[in-house]
Amino acid sequence: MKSTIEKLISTALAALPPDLLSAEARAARPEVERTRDASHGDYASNVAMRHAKAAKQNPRALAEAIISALPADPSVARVELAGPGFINFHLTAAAYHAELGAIIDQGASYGIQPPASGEKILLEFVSSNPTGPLHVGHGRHAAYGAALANLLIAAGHSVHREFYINDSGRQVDILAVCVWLRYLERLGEDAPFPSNGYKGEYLLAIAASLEAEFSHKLRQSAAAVRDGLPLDEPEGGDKEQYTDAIIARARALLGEEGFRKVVDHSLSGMTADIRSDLAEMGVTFDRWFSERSLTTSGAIDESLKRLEQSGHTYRKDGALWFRATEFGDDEDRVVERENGMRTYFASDIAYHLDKRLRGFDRLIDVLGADHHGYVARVRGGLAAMGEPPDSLEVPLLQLVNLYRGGEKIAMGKREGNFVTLRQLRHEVGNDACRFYFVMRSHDQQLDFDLELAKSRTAENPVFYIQYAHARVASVLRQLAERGLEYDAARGRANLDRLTEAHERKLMVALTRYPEVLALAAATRAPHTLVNFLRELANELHGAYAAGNENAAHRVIVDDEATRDARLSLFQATRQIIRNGLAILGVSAPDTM
RNA sequence: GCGCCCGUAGCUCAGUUGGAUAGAGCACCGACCUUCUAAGUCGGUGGUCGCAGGUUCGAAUCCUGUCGGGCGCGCCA
Repeated sequence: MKSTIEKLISTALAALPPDLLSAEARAARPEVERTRDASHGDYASNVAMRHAKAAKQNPRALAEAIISALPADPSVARVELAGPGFINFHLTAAAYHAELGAIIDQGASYGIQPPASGEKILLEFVSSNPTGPLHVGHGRHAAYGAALANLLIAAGHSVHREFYINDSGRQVDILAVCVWLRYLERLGEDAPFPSNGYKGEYLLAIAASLEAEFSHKLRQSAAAVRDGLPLDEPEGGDKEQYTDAIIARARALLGEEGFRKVVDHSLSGMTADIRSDLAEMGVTFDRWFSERSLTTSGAIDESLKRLEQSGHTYRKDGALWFRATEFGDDEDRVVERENGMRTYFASDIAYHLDKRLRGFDRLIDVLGADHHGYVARVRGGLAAMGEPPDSLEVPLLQLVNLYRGGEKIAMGKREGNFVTLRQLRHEVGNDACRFYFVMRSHDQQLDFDLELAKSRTAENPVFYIQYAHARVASVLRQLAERGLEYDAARGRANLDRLTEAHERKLMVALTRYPEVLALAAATRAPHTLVNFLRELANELHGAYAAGNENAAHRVIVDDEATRDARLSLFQATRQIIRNGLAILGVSAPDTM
């Protein structure tokens, strides 16, 4: 509907005398928006005010000229000049009826743009370290990323979802050592667990599977492990030194090959857990990209070479530095340490170059707000390698706070008492999880109340929206119980019976859906869709409740034409709610 | 100290990338409700959009400053 108005205005602008409006003003896409106040019609445009200055015209006079140049259209009842120069469009009832018909005809594809009409986007999200299970914060990333992917696809973009696995570096060695020590414990060895190791219980399961696969083959005596190690922090030593020492000891005792086995087993155990957790939540990826593969494929060498050849690096203190300050970063960054090891940043720029080389127009990295400092340097890396820095876009997600009935649940990674995503999902269900995680703007901290999420009342928005969907199904069941049938064709032919205030409001709300989708995708803001669905559910409940006030306003009335018209409206509403919930990854049940 | 985000009704938050008289839910107040049978429905009170300047036809929205809150500033990942 909106595009119809846009086209009308564009046609009118093109028809204006050349001295009135510049070519650019003519070619610009006119701004059209829904009115807030019904007395202003259905849509309003500010084109006249926007171009008045450049055209050296009084805005109202320019609006006047545009209005008289507007071609006639069956969906427009009348056009008015209002206020400082707004052009207000009042649509015909037939325009809404046609849109209602489109919703019913197009069903699940209503509001969706043709595939691949937009950009080729690589969306990276979650990418948690494979050293522990997902916690609630990751849940927000998963839900946001998955919903954003759906929104972008609906907007016509081609989307590739990717999870970057940080499977190299010291933290992976620490993980492996911790698993191995738990394995030794299982075999009765009193292994000295490092104070800054991963203490969570999840390692016990991986240690058990390590034993299942290798039996006693990786066993070493506790004495051999302990012999000559420096003191750990609790004993007055340095925990980092101690950790490095015990990693070195494990390597020495197991041999590179043996240690590698433990690393690989631990990593695959952890990633399998993460993957299944996400899959249970309905979040899947097109590719799980291994950081380690960047080393073996030579991608890191390649990107460092690109940086060096273009003169964006230098040597200092034996390390290789990237001149990040030339690209807006606060300080230069080390990419290769004195000892020849590459930094995390080195693999990161290699990864982003790889994304570009795979042909993606736009790279979206969904990151936690605490990673914001890293955006400038990766963008700088892209620029230095000759890639457009604007191709990288980074929505930063704020923290999640859990509440139980108003009381905050304390969580600390250090204490190991964080709530896992799996625990949360099992307690409140996948639907509530997916919904609550995208309910707020991503740059707003999120308060997640477990009791509210579980409640079956109108205060719980996910329940409220799903219930609106189920309510339509319930009306249809009622219809069948009374031996009546819904005649869709008769409904379509009698949409002009939908004259009640509630019906009209519901109809208007429905037709906003494509605009909401487009906006939510463009602003990377799934919560916009959440708010819309809430409003839509509210309108549906309102239309339904009108029947309780006045029996003549019920859906199931004796008059067949009116009944079927109302059923069409309800069916269309059900369709939109279902489509919207599908994008959020929330189910649309027929009964609650 | 520097950087990023936030500040809107008593509370939790929207606000269509600068539009017309700033909205919703909860809470509060009042009325209605044995139903197309899911304890709900309808109406009402409530705001100097943190503060001070600026930009322009027009600012909660953009710019500058300032106050308050959160996060980040490793040759960790």
